[in-house]
Amino acid sequence: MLELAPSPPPPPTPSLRRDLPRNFDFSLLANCRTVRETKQVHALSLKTGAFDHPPTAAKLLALYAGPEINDLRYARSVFDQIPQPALPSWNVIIKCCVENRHSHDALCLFRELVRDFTPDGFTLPCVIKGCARLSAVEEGKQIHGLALKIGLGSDKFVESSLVSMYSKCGCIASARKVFDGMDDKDLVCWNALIDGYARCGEIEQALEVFNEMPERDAFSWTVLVDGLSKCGKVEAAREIFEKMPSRSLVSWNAMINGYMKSGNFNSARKLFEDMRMRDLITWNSMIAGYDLNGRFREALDMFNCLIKEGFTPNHATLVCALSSVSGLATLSMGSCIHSYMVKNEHPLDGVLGTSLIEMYSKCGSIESALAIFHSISKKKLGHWTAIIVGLGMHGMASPALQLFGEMRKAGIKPNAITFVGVINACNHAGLVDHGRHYFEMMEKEYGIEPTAEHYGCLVDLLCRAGRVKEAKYVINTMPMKPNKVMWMSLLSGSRIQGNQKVGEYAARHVIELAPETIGCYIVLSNIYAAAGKWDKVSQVREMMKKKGIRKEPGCSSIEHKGMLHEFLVGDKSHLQTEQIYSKLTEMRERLKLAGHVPDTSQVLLCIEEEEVKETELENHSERLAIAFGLINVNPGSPIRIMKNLRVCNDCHSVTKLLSCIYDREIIVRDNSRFHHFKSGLCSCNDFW
DNA sequence: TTAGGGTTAG
Repeated sequence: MLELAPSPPPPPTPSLRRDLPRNFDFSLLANCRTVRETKQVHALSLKTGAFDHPPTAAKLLALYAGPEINDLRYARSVFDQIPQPALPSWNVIIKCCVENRHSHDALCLFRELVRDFTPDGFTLPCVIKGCARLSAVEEGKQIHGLALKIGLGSDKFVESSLVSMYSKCGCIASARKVFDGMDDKDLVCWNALIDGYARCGEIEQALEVFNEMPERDAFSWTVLVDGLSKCGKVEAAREIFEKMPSRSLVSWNAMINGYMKSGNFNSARKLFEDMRMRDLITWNSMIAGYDLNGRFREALDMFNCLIKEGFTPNHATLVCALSSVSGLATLSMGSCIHSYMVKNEHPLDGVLGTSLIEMYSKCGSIESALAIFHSISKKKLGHWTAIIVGLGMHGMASPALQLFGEMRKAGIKPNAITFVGVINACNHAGLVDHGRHYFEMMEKEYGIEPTAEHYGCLVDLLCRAGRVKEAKYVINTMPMKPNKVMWMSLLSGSRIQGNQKVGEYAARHVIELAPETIGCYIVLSNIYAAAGKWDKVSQVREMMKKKGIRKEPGCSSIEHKGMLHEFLVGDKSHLQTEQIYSKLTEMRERLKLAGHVPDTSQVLLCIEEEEVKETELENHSERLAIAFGLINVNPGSPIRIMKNLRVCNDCHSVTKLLSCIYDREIIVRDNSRFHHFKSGLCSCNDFW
């Protein structure tokens, strides 16, 4: 008989469970309330070896991830140091990722988790919420399948999160199916369904479900208020808001947000002022709303008030504030926010890094934008795109294209916006063939279908180079209807080439699409004037008069000592007006000595006499801003100006001369790009 | 010894 060999004793499993060291008091953890306290106990746990005791590490993780501290970075670093985390610790870190908008990380963690564990009823709602945040409906469906497989298909927490996930992903029918199959319908799933109907604009259905509910609490009313205002029915939302039996802070916030998004700033402001208590979301809704609607100054005023009232801005606040700074080009305000971010250790490896790069390039400091870009170790697509767009705006095509090459080498796949940046960079430098090359690369190598914006770039690229016939061919053969911008490009291109026929053709289309476009009449009349067709010039003038079209007043601004100074054409409202106008006189004399002859060809046609035209040029808003800068900005510092319109030819040559005469760097942001004037030259090489 | 779903900003 064959004797079986006795099975060898199992190898000793290395025990992870260590006893708590005597010199560490576990109850310390129970008393931690702040990050500071938690960090102290954390340090002690590392020093005494208590961190190796799994309950200690788990508790530390829960503290960092919990609602009071909620610091994903610390939570993640603790989690990563736990050798074999138990399922609850996985659940904690996954939830923390989702709450902090790192749902992609949450899904990656989940994939790791299922290798060793069967997820439980705590895990699934968190990952399903993560899918909802990412609109990852396919992944959501897979997890739905998994839930059914492991017997969690009728867990009411899982079911509610599925209703919510399908609703948020626009699959309202699937949401309804899960809802209808639920045995135990509590308030949460009813609310999720109302939210779902409201989100897809099915207001009637949302109201029907609301009325069918066995009971309603404040939460359900808020869902409805938010849903209605998000569908643009802000007045209906207000009616519900007024009818609510009790209003929570969230309902006030939802109402304010609804008003702000619809541009009803007064009503929002009124509610904001009537509130007894405000939280950071209240402030963020106001700031985001102003920023979104181009009311940058009000957004920044709000931001300053928020700081004054002792609130701590978060990631969302900073993103909006930086965007408004970019809108106004107030560099010193932007630098202040940047310093604040550094001091408070806000990481730049996400959207904030992108916002900062964008802010510095839009405020004219491409050097700072580059410095931020290079300081980010894990560069993501957004960072690359922001710097490429920024360099393009500053006319720095070759570094932009070089970085684009580096980005591709690093294995980062450009998206449609990156290509807009790349082609635009070519536009501003006149690199026609490069631009075409990248336009083709987009579809061939990356399968990105060009949008109207890309075609617009291509048309602009060809037109600026005077290749009007090719541009016209593109317009006539592209798969979408040409828009106003493309026709305007073609019109400008025709002027460069002196092609009256194509010019008239393009102008006709602009007038058809947007008859209020002032630039169209001006360029057209310039084409006629250049050909000496004065009767046509007066016809255009008559047409403008009849349509009551007026020129948008030129406005230039300059920031000095934290204040924004704005100048309109011929403005005399500034406190330093007297000094500014005597500076203008001095500038005129020095320009004359330098041999400057005013180029009056672009002055609006209604002005007849040469002398009046010249005066009009001299009072252009950017000249007033330059005069202000020469008086007030420290010698040696660049003068930074922002203008709402395109810089005119005469101002362009004058600014070049002034940079030489006064030995000053002058940086001008116009409505499409930057000009760096230095030693008599401009970075755009007179190509803009 | 740790933990779950529904509303407000981004």
